[in-house]
Amino acid sequence: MTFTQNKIASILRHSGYKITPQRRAVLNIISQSHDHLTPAAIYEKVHQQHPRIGLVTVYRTLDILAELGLICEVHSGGSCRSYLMRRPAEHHHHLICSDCGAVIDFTDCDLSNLEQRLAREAHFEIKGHLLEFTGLCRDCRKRMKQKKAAR
Amino acid sequence: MTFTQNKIASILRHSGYKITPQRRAVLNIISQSHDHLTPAAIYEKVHQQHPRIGLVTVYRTLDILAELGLICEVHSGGSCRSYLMRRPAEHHHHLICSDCGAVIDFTDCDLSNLEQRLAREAHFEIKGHLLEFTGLCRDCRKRMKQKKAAR
DNA sequence: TAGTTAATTGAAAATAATTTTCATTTAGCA
DNA sequence: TGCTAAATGAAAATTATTTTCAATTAACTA
Repeated sequence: MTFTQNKIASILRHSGYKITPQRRAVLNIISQSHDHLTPAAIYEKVHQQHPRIGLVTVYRTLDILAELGLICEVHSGGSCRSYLMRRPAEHHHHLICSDCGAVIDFTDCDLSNLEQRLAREAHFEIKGHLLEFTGLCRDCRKRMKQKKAAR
Repeated sequence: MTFTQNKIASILRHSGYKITPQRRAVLNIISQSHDHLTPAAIYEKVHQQHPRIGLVTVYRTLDILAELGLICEVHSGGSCRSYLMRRPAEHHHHLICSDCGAVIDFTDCDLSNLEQRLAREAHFEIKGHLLEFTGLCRDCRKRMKQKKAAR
């Protein structure tokens, strides 16, 4: 479950941004996909529905949405930058299949112990973290097994 | 401490790659820096010492070194892609200062519990993970405090 | 509800990042 | 030393991202 349209609109408005059809469209595409999408992929999908929208607008919208924490940037999956809808549960991370790119969220990472230790040892004030696991998802594992068996 | 030159040469050779002066130069630059360097920054430094080396070669070398695990890719620090020497301790991660870009390594992340849980719950075969903390390093914290005090 | 204005948009151009191609050179083995 | 596959550099091609600017529009105000 993602933020409701209303909630998102309210967050945008509160931060001084306007609610435009273009921004709605980008949000819709991202929230409808369970995958992470590159800016180009988002543009392509949005463009099908609203041919007049430009790639620049997609980039600008992604920047804003990411800044507000409504979507999140993913890095591991091959391409350098792609986006996912942010689930409302505060803190969460991703499991990314290195084969098919599927993304699974998980919530409780419990890095607080580690964080505290690092803060103490390195004299760092820790603000955030990026945690992504990569591996093979259930389907790809199955597929690989079948391939192996077929040989 | 990083891998010795010999160790690195041996790893390269074993993987069927030749030891060229260009590759040495790239490795030297990365191992001499305690910071993460973008491909462009690496090129610039290498180029000062060996003006005949091309940016393309730097890219190609980075790909190989990263593939072999001799250097690692960092993502958080503003620019999308930058590289650091891989320290020999098997498993390690980074603390990245979001202000000055300083990178501090740490080793024991102990994510194995989490990994096992995720593997079980999501039916994933976990191969690796990307863990980076971002925050303010000791120096930047100090600097900020001074700034605040000055106001 | 119309008028106003600052924010937003799209198109084009500019810039930056990365990859490909291909002729030439070279590391490392026989 | 000679051979060969791998590596290199230069240029061009491709891809990704940002900037600029005139035209449009969301949302507030009267």
